[in-house]
Amino acid sequence: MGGNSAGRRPAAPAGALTQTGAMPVGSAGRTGDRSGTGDLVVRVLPDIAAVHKTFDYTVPAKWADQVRPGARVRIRLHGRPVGAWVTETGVEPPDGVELHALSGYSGLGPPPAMVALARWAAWRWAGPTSSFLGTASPRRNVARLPVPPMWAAPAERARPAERAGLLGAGGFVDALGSALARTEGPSLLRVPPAEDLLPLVEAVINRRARGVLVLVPSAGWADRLAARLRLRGVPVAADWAQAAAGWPVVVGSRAAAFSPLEVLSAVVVLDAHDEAYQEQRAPTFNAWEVVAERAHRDGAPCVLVSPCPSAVQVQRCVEWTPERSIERGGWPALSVVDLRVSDPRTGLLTEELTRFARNALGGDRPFVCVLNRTGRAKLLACAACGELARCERCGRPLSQIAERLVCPGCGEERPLVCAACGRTKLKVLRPGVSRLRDELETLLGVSVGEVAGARTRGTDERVRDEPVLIGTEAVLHRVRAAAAVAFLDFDQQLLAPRFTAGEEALSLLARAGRLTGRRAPEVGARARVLVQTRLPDHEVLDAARLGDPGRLSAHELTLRRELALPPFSALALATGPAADDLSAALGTLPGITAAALGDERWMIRAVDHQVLCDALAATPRPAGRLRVAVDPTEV
DNA sequence: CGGACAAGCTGA
DNA sequence: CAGCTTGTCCGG
Repeated sequence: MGGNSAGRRPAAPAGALTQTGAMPVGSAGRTGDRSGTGDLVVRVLPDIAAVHKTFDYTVPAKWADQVRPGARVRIRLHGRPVGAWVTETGVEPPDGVELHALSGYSGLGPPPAMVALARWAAWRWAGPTSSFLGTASPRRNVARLPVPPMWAAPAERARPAERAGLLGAGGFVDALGSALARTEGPSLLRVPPAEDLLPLVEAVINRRARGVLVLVPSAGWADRLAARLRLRGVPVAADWAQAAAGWPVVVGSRAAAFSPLEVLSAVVVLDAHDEAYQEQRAPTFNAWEVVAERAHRDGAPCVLVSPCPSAVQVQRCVEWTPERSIERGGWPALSVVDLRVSDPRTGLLTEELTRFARNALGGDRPFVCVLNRTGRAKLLACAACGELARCERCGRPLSQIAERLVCPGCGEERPLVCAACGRTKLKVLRPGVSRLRDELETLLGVSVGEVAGARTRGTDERVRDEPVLIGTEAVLHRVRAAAAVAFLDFDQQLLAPRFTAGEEALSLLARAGRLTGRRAPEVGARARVLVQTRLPDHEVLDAARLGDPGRLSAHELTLRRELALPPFSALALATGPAADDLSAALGTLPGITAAALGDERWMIRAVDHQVLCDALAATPRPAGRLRVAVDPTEV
């Protein structure tokens, strides 16, 4: 084998570093007639997605000081000029290979430890190492680093603010102290949605002084948080070069998980449950999982902060929860409208909604209506009593096939009968979406703005000043504050065809709570969040009503254990023409099962990521188009 | 990825 | 059998 590592990693334990022996260069017995035997030889990975192999090159003396692992270089490969990263130095090349010299030095790249982290991520998400090194690299070449500013964190005595507000209440200072003392794995602080998280971030920075990485879900949030910290005198890196140079604090979104800090002293992930941490394109890495691994490698604490952590996070972390009354007070008061018993002629514009909206109008904050129109899954409800047809085993909406009700998730079947009243006439619910804006305008007598647009792109773009806004859940990302928020048809969220539908639904309610602010302390104060549903007793609504997300986590974990879903298994979704071949090869391996979901769609399941990712790494990719998404949430 | 080369198909 | 397409291999 020599040291000639192939791009596809052999089965290796998670977190393993590459262990190619760095033997002394210049040992005797090698063929090839390079001038002298003391030449520096480096191994490089080309910046070409489809090339997974590494290659060895000699280093011209003028670049000898620059080429450390991570450095960006130019090579000629097959006669073509391409970019590449140095992955190892002091390499003993295999016999009989004529080495070429590097053709250029482009500039600084990710620190050496990031090369190992990129290899780990490539294993964990079954993607090319080069794509992670790309994420970890500067957009434009960086020749030299700036000199970081002198900065000392304020001494303990000079932090009176920490004893007030969030940190002063509910034992957060102690919980934070404990979380920062843990380096064995990620910790989780459950902080209700209405809390301002700046004091918490500042407290971490004050205790660590440097090497602090803060992740937030969106670029806009990152900009605002960085600006607030700078106003308070904290030097926050403004670009890749400053992060690499050792600025004390780096704030960023998903991609910042690969920010070039040499060594971490602490990581904080705000709103750690947010789906934005998950990259949608393959390799589908998740930023909080990347920084948890990274912190572990650096012996640093990793603190996830969330009002409604995911079941996977609850299972993975040591969790600190605030006192019940504190947490409950940080969730919005919730009003639930049971659509099964509301007047069918009013549709989604119920009397309760109208009253709720009128109460919210007149202030300087908008009234926000959320309607998930993307829900293509049609729902069946009893024509007589309005009960939704749901699977008794896994809770998902049933579809009608011939004269049977069938669960598309788990395959459970039952006759075409309402589970509540026993009648056999079911109707298809199809929310009338197009006219809703106009109807709302007529009903309320004020102008209603419609917010369209993808949820992921331009999420922080501001919207026009309208007293009422209506849109998909994207509307919750477009406003900074709201007088009240109404979810017109929450069943679309609760029953979305994803096993994470419940926790995502709760995260929407948390987001609404952040926009409207905390529950008013007076008894009988008006609700600020309204939910219309045919499932008023759903565990998501229970959790939100009580301001106790732990109830949902417990429920989710029980259900997922029964159904062998994450965190009690590891999944990968293979799609494309070559998916059949891949799943056929994987299905024969011990501990792996492959289930067909439809044409060219396969769900690969294993007991854990070690088994799943080892199998994916050990199985050669079949020819043809293929997408592998590790940790899919659909199905 | 993109070039090199080999094996397969077509036409007269 | 030239002339072309399609597939597989490989790069230091």
